[in-house]
Amino acid sequence: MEKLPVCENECVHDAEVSAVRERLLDEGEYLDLADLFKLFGDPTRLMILHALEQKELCVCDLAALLNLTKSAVSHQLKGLRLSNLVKFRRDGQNVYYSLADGHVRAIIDIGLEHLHE
Amino acid sequence: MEKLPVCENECVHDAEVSAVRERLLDEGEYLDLADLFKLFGDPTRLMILHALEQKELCVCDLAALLNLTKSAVSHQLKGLRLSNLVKFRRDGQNVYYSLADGHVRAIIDIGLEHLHE
DNA sequence: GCAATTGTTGAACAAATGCTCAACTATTTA
DNA sequence: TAAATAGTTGAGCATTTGTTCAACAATTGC
Repeated sequence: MEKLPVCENECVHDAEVSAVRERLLDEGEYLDLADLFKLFGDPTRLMILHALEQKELCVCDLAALLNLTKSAVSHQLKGLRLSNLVKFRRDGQNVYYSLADGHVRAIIDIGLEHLHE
Repeated sequence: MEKLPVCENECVHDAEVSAVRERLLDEGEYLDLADLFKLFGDPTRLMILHALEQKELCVCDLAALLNLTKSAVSHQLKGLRLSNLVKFRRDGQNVYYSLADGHVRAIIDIGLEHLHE
């Protein structure tokens, strides 16, 4: 978001637009935030997250639960890991995943509340 | 998600997987929820929502604020409208948009909290 | 009515996304 | 060491997504 020197529009409420602009975050923040919410924007990842809300599971378990290949699950888990939504531990051949903190549950709960109201 | 008659995996923890499966939502719920969160997964829409957190604004204002065409803004607002995230009122030539409820703010706040922790 | 302005919509196209497949790493067991 | 199983990774590809462009609808003022 660069400051707007010129604008195609005539109708703009300049004072209010300026006031709002000052309270917006840096553009990078919106990019980061969007990357975070993108992870919630796919049914497969939502199912993974919702499953992990209930129990720590290994990749195999998730693949069986959701009828996906291990590869597909692993790809999705990678994104979730990189955004610190899930954590994992290795135990022998298995890698067990679980939620990293309470934010996942909180976000999903608000989403469901919005859908059902 | 159909039940899994067969599974490629050997390692599956059957009892735990079954227990988790019973607590999963219907597949349609995850689709709806994903569609909702997709709206938060784009920086432009996040900026629109974050701006509307602060003040009711018309399409022109948003276009000027975010340096976008009115068309682009209107397209995005349509999605937000269809998911009941924003509401609008017409006043003369202008159409003013505002947040439909507190869910937007709640979700964005948790997202920011996650990023900053 | 007509011009001007705001806002919406559909088509088109480039960019991003999610899965599959194959190859690879890591750990366990014989 | 070799085989078997769990998991990861990168390339490829079909689908989805966000913007632009052009045309259209709606309201106001002359």
